[in-house]
Amino acid sequence: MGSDLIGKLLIRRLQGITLVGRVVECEAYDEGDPASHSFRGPTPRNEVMFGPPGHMYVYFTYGMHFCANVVTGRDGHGSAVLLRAVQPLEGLDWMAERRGLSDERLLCAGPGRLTQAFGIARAENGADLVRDGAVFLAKGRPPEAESIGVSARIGVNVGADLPWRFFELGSPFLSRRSMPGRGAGTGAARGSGRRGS
DNA sequence: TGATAGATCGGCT
DNA sequence: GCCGATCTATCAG
Repeated sequence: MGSDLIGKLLIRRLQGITLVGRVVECEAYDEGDPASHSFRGPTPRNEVMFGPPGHMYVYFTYGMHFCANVVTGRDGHGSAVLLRAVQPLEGLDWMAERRGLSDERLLCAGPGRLTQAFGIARAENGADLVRDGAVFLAKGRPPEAESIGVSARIGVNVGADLPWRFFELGSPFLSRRSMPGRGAGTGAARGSGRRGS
């Protein structure tokens, strides 16, 4: 499922520097899901989503932010997992300079924030995340199953009932603080199986 | 061809 | 808690 990404390491090499972050929050998007860019079929913008899994789908939104996804479905199927927050592990100084602030908790706490901190933009769309390159994913220490929370996705209107947001419980690096009144960890109905790679 | 809503963020009331 | 910034894709006319 989408939670398989939690705990993985996002590694970025650029300008002779290595940046590393541990994924602590992500959201799944799939065909048939009205909130997904793939809902209306392939277009020039989302074609990477319909390509083979293990690649990065980057899109520009709200006129100023990039968002990074990991394509998960088999070739021809439009599904991906949005990286919403990572815990910065290496290259914090560089990230802080790009972000214009020094608070570790805010460097990569949000889809637009983490792409800015990692220097991910249009050029990274379609990048192979499996092979060691300018940007890729590596296995980290997997989290305990009971430390993964599930909730509705953030920022979507349609499909808001789907519990397809996964995050590490209690992490101070999430895009939002613990949900008030919401039993974050309580077993929400698992939607479906994702995964590839 | 024009209008509008959007997988966001940061600043101000 | 609300609003503006500013580009894109999609939908209405």
